[in-house]
Amino acid sequence: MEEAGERSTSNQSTPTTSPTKLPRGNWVCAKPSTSQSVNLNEHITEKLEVLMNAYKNTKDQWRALGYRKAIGALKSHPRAVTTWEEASAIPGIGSRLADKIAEIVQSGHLRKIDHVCQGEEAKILDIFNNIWGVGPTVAQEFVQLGYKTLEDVRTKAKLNKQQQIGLSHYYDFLDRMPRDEAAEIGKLIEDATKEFNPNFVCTTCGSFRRGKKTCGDVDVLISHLDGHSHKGILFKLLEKLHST
DNA sequence: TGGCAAATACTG
DNA sequence: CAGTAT
DNA sequence: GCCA
Repeated sequence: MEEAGERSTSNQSTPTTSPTKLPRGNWVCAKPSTSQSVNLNEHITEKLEVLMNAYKNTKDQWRALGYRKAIGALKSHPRAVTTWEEASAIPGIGSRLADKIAEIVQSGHLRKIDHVCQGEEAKILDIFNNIWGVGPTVAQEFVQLGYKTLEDVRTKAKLNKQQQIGLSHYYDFLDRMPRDEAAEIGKLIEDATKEFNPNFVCTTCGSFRRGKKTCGDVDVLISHLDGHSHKGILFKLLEKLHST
């Protein structure tokens, strides 16, 4: 139930805090917060993301992976792409995606989205895939059983523990907060932690650390300079937070 | 044409 | 273990 | 989907 780091698709050099060549990959979280943080191709990536999500919903994971890499490359591209040639020259973008990018640039729309996402089944699959704990396989099983709404799932489906939580908090998990609010929560956790020992180090990671404008959750890394004093703190911290 | 992210958790 | 999901 |  853990989330691995998000690997950047771009291939830009990574300014480093250590002079030696360490086995650290090209991670988004390893880049300085001052690196380009604005997506100059948002009008393109927002549409490709819709298609990518639709393909992921249908278990077409490799096609979705191709889209994900292309979208990442577009987001870190230093200019707004305007031509087919410029698009296809970007690593990770081939002729097929260059076609789609060109269409978006010229018409402001991508007809493929309609064909793929317009159908009733695609819409239902999207609803079900957004249940935390339900992925493409289970979502398709639900559709096969004739389920069409969350209410169908609630009343008819057999759900494991995780999926029950996912369904009961459906909209909460979909909801995102402004990053300022995530910062406040991080601070609250830091304060509570340092009441145990002011030498604890609290770092808010995840989407907040990557500079996102909104956050779906707040990830806080708790450590200690001596490398071990933070062990076992989690349970006590939760106890404290719950009591307030 | 075939490979393409890695690590971890839960379930039957 | 194999499948599913995060 | 992209790429070797």
